[in-house]
Amino acid sequence: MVTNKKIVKILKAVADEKRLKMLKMLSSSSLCSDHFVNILEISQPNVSHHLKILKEAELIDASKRGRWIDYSLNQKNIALIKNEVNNILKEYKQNCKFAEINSD
Amino acid sequence: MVTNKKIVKILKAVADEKRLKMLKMLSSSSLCSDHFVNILEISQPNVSHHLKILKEAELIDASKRGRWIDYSLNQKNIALIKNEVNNILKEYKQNCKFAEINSD
DNA sequence: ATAATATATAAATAAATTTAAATATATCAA
DNA sequence: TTGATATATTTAAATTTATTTATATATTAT
Repeated sequence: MVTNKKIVKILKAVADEKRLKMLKMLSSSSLCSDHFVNILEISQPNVSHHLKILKEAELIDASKRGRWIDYSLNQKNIALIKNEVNNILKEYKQNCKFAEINSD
Repeated sequence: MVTNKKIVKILKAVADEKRLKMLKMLSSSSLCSDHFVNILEISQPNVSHHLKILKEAELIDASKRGRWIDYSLNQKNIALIKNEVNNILKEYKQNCKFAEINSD
C-alpha cells in the first residue's frame, strides 16, 4: 500500500525542472552523473543532490560500474506513480469519506 | 502546446499533502472553502492560499454563488496533466535529442 | 605509491514555499 | 445601515529546498 506521504514525496521529486529533464534523459538510456553535468550545465554536486532526491523517491536505481555509477529509471516505481496519478482524481469519486481523505 | 514550465507548475501544485487532499475532496463534488477549513483543520487564509495555487495551475475552477464560491475540478486540465505524467517517461524513448530535453 | 577521475558529503548561503496573524472586501440578513 | 459571514490579501515568520564552495572517498591508470 502506498501512503499519501509517499505519493507526495514522489510528486515533489518529479516537480522540478531539472529533475524532470533528468528523468526524460534516462528514458532513452541509463546515464552517469557527468552526462547530467554536461547537458544540463549545472555543477556536479548539484547533480548529485538531485540524483539523491530521485533515488530517495525510488524513481531511479544506481548501479556501480568501476569508477562510474549508472543511473536508470526504476520502471516498477515509475509505473506505480503513473498509476497513482491516474487514480488520484477518481478513487474517491464514489463513497467518498472525508475522514479517509484526511488521513496520512 | 504545454511547456515544461507549465507542467512543473502543475506538478508543484499537486505535490503537497494538503492540496492533494483538496483535489481528492473535489473529485466527489464541488465545495466551498469552509469545507476545507473544517475537514483539513487548517486556517481559512491558509486554505485560501492553497486554493490560489490550484487555481493558478488551472487545476480547479471557481464560480461565485452569492456569498459563497464553489470550487470544482477543471476536468480538462486534470486530463491534461494525467496525460502529461503518462507521457513524461516515454516521449523521449526514441530519437532522443538531449538539446531538446534541455529546453524550456 | 601517485595522480587522475567519478561521485558523494558537508557547511554555508540563497531562494522558494508554507504558515500564521492581522486586515480587507463583498454579500447577505435583519 | 449595521452586523455577520465567506473569502481574499498582505506582511512577516518559519520551514524547506536549491545552489555553491570546499573537501572526502573510491576506483583506475601510470
